[in-house]
Amino acid sequence: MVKYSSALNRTFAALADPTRRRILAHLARGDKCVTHLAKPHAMSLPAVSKHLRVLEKAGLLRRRRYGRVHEMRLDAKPLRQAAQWVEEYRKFWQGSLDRLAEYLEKENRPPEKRKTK
Amino acid sequence: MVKYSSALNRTFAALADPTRRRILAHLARGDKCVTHLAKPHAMSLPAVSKHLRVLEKAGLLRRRRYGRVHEMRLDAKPLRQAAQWVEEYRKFWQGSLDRLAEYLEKENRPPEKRKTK
DNA sequence: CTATTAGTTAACCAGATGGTTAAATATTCT
DNA sequence: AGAATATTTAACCATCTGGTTAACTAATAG
Repeated sequence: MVKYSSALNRTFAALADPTRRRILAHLARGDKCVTHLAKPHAMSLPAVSKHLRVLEKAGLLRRRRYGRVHEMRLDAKPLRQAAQWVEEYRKFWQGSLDRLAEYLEKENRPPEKRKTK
Repeated sequence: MVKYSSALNRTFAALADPTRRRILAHLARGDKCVTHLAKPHAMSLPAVSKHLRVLEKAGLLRRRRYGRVHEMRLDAKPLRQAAQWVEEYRKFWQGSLDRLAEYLEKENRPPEKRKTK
């Protein structure tokens, strides 16, 4: 039912870094080449290059070379599986406030037989 | 608009590990204590304990002690923000097959002026 | 009291991650 | 050809990660 594929590993891991999420946001807005994508990030070009490779390996971007310029393109397909995974827990966050209250309520009520000393 | 909160970092990072996703699945099915959650995972109890702490710090589970037993409870609220983040890219994966085709199509068409040698 | 059970903490280790600078590669400009 | 531009690769480094085993704490059972 739920698959623990390494694709999901790579997708979530790629998304766990704020720089990479920013890069995805810029890609979504149409930015393309490495230098351009790197500019707003206070870090060296090789650092950005590494982030791009992580995103690429996660399948979140496609790269195409035109001469020395690498044109990047967002490919959000891997996010679909991630979204599906997360969605399975929707019912849990929907009811979570209620269940948290219930949870806190049984402060002094043990889950099963308990010696209470 | 899009926030790069460390909460999102922690959520995605927590989700990037298959053992932790399995643990969340077990929690969703009602399992509670550490020993019980650890059993199906071919690893030591301290290892599972660490995973639980990661999930806890990400806010994905709540812990309550009853004597020596730690009762865990899934809290999926952090997944909500994650889902929202991912959802922003829905339009990109919805149209991605079309746009990929278009992308591959311009195989020989440069993105802008290009010397073509 | 002693043994067992539940779980964490400590110390350690190998490998991954996220960054750096310097050098290399490839392409375009003049 | 030579200079500038776009980007990667290499080498290095500190920190994080995911696992181990051993020792510890706390609580229940006999």
